[in-house]
Amino acid sequence: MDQIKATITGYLQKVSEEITRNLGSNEFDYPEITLERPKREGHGDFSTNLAMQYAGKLGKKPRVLAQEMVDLIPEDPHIEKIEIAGPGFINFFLSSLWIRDMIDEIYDQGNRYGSSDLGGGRAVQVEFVSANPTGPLHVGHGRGAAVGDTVSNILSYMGWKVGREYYINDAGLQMDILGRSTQSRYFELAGKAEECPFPEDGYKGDYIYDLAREVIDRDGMKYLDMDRESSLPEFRSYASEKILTSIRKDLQDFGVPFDNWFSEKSLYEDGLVDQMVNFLKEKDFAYEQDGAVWFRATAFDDEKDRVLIRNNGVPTYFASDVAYHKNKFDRGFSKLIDVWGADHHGYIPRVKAAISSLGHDPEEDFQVLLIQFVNLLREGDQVSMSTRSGQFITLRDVFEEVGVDATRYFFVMRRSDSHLDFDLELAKKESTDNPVYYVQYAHARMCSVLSEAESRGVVFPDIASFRQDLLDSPEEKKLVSRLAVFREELERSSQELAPHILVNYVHDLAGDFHSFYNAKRILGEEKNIMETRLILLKACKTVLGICLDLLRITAPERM
RNA sequence: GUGCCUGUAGCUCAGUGGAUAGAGCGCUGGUCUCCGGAACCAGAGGUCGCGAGUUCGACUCUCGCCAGGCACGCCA
Repeated sequence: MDQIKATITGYLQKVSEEITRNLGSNEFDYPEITLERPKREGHGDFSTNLAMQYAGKLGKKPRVLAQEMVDLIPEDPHIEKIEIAGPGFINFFLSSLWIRDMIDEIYDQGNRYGSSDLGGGRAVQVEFVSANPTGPLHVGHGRGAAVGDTVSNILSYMGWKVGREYYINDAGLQMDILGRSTQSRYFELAGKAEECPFPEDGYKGDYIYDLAREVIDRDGMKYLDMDRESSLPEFRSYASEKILTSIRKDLQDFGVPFDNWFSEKSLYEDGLVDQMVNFLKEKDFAYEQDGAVWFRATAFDDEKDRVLIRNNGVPTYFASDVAYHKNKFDRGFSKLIDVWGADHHGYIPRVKAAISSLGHDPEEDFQVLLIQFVNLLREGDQVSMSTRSGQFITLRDVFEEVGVDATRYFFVMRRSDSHLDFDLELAKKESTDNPVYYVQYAHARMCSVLSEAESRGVVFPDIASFRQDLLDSPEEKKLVSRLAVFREELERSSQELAPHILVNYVHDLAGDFHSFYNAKRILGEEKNIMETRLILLKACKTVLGICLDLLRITAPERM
């Protein structure tokens, strides 16, 4: 399919040169030759709008010009016929030779089919989740985790060298508040609440009590008599380490691996923040004013300059973030992808500005994936979520209730920058309305036919038995052409960093298979037909399996 | 007030500047002597928020409105 596409493009290139040479015109811009895949069946396998592009410029009627073009295209066994249609489209109808080529390729490459060298082995870093270790991961983090993980898988399949990283925001004020919250609960459990009031903006979740209890179990009541400021670091580090451990566990159980956990604190300890500030100062991208150090963001399209070091000498979050991104590039990544909650979108211009100042291209070398909020529903009713009160449903709650497969599927089912309705009851349903099962069922069904064939003593046919001319029903044609677009959908998914494209594809593939299955029998048919359909089925199973594997959703053999 | 995102079927959402705008759910009606009915088929359902513009051609690009969301810190 790819080859014949290139061939046709080549023909059109020559046609284009010929047409313009005859007219002696070489003054205008040559339109790009695009071959697209028509949506409607009657419009062939490929279609080009070339005649329409040229018509206006040459002062000819599109359909007349189209005919002239068609006359210039040589005979080719892969092309069955060429038609002119509509306002001037040239439609190519392929002979079925390409189907055989595709099936061959799927068999040869197996579970690597569709992989490519698009990334050229370049190193890309995907930084995602990166939640403060101040509480359990919630549903929004889960969506970021699923999207980041899936994007990483896809990029890796497309020839990128992917580094998955979690940035631990373990420096700054939030850690203090966490420590104070735990400390206060400690005093409260000891019956001395009044001696250590709960911070106004403290973390109110029940898990803080658990942490405080654990401190009591470990260290007893010794902090009651200590100066509160000097015992604070104990609470702070105990709480954050404990929470980070549980975050790691959550992600592990959710099937999301990381190559590296990067501590914000380490940036300070290693002097990278200072180095970065000096670097910017030397380049005159940073300056002092009002006792603070500012980044000259306005020199790079941001609306205002940004503070790096406050006038009290404490660096801002932004400062460590700039140092962090500098460090990422210094580690050899040629491209950075940050996965953020959509509420951080206003932060993008200043980070892009920073990246420019560091000498990188903020459009090419850096990309932000914004993850919109998840609207959690139960039977259509919104599940109330309030972080402030500490009453919220955690990621773990969700995947333990509805299962990892369904949770992951739902999280990547929609464009990541649009709101997501996640109905817990729907995700649990083992029925037709649940898209996860729909896709998994297709896989189980394929396996079932193959094992049934085996138990009936059918020897799985050699690929040589494949007869593409026997696949003539609408259902079979549709299924075959769905297989044919796998590569381009995968490429699009990787280029747009959009897992939902792959999800839509796998859903369509499952649907086409179900239609085929219901319309045509496989086992018990005449030998040629049975063998051809078995080979087709196995090719479908391979592609479906690849999709599920990229989504890290189990491909059950029976369910 | 400024900036970003989103407005597509009753609901949730897809949609590469192309031809008659799609899917799932829901609704109505059908399909199992047969490889798994967690399936399939058919039908009804649309001023693609509104209005201009660019183009041979606009759901798609540009501008202006309208509506919703988010962000506008020496917070993270």
